[in-house]
Amino acid sequence: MMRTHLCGELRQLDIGSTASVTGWVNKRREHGEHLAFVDVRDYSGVIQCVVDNTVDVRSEYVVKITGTVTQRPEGTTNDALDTGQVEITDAEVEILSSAEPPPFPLDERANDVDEQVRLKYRYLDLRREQMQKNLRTRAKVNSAVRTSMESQGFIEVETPMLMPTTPEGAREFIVPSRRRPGSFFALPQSPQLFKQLLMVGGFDRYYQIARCLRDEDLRVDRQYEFMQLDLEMSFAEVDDVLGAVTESILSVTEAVTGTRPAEIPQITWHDAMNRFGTDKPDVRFEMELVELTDIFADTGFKAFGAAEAIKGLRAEGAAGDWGRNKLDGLTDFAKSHGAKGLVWIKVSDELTLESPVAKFFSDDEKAALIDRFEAKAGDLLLIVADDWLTTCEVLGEVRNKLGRPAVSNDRLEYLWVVDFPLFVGKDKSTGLPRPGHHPFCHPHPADVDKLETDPTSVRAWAYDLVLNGWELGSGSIRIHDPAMQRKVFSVLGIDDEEAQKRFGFFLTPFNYGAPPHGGFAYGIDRLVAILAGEENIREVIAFPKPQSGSDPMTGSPTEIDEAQLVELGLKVLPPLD
RNA sequence: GGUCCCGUAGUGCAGUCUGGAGUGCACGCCGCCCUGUCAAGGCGGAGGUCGCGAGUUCAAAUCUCGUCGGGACCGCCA
Repeated sequence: MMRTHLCGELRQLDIGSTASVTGWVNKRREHGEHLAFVDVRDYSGVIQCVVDNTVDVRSEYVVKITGTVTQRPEGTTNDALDTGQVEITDAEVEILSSAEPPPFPLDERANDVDEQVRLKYRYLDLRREQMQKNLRTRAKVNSAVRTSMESQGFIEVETPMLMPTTPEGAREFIVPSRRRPGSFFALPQSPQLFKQLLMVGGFDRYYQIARCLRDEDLRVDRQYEFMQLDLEMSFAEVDDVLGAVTESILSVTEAVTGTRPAEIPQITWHDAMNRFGTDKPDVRFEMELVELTDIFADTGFKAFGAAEAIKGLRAEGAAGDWGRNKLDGLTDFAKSHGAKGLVWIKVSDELTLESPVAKFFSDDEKAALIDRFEAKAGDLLLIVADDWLTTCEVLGEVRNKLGRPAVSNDRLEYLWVVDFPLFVGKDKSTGLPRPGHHPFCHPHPADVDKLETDPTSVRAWAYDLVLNGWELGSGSIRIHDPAMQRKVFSVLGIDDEEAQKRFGFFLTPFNYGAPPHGGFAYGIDRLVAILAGEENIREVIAFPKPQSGSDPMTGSPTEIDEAQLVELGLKVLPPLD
């Protein structure tokens, strides 16, 4: 037997017993010819061992230490350690592996180390308490997801990683076929198509903790490959899906935090945009957009006169923090997000409005502004005038910039955003509407008659789950009726022939009796990151890739042998300029 | 494809604006001392392609240009 105890579990109850522990040397403290303290660490914690100083063990040596669990002498206990009341004495040390000094400190200070270095030696980084904690939180989430889904009658089904390319949506990773040179598989952006076919196949309720791959640029919250809880259910309406996902996410949260959050509130997409300027509102702080359009209905101020929508934000007491330079910067920020400009107003002690454009406002308009904003002395007011969507979106960005709290697990504010529009914007080249979610998303039945006449006003049976301003996931009720699918395709400018060519394998099954169904998927990495209080999903992934997409530990992606290329029928072209 | 920021010892940094010998600091590492420490302490030591390449200059970590690597964001992510 290698060990009798884990390092972190020894307590006063164990005093007197002989214990063997194994692990890494966390720290050695020398005190003379025949006394040294060696802290041994495993995943459970640290235990102090008293050894003869002639024993040559150094940081990160792997050791087995056998000795007597002993009460520490009075005055030498350590409350910072769970095991701080005891120590292992009369210790016999067996070196299982020696070790070179680690290239960076394996304690909290590693948080300041260049991430490239941490990733190059990820196997050392993973020894750190924080990474151990994060990945164990992740395991807990995965386990709780399975428990919750199983208890709700969902069954786990794996879907292929090798599938045909589907040109819609995210750029795909492509895998060459050896047996058919010149032909390629694609790795799934999501199991979307397969899970719907499982519904046609009669499985009723499916789930999978699925790996998804997208060849798009990486971000703090985006990796090439990421994990989703993917689910789909037959004979389900919007509320059924929301209910199942809510049950899942709340019980997962409870499993990690010990507390079950309150039921998740819902907001419509339109209200979310109108009040928070984004489809993923962070409702941990207020600062809602204020409607001003009516105030300036007959204004003489040209910049406002022609605008479809005028809205503002009140930054309470912020006037003093914003000098001219910072306000210019904020204006540039607003412009970079599509605004034509940003009007700022400081509210003075006498409730007069100080602003470069104040002279263009009538007294009535000024009074109405103060009234509408409920403005107080020292407030900073920010106003954008543009088309409705731009106005909302710009102020949404400004709102986040001004008030959004840091990533934190102190407060978890889940939010359902429902009634997304079926189409968002227009394709630049064709002028046709573009699907907001995906082209298999069911239109809201009340709006179906507007599909051809006013497509952009059609709502979808589509919904997002938001946590603290992060989009955790999205889903929809799908189209199960081929006639409805044709109708939506036709709005998108896809005729039968084109549809057959692009989605044939997926559409044919719907001619054989498809149940009404809908589903959802939420990102495990993002959920774990927030629950762990990390603002970067790389901190909750064992072996992530940096933003460059190249792995400093393995060196991937790598070139391949000429022979491999030949076998696959591939030829590498020089890079494009 | 674009914008901004970073690159000096194993790690984290100062030095760069205003050019003058790698003068450095902390941790780590190596050696010695040390019997109750726990970020132990004391003494000593080793450790540098200042990312790389050009240019300007009597002289470049420092200024200029280019390039590589990394990060945050925009585009992109149905």
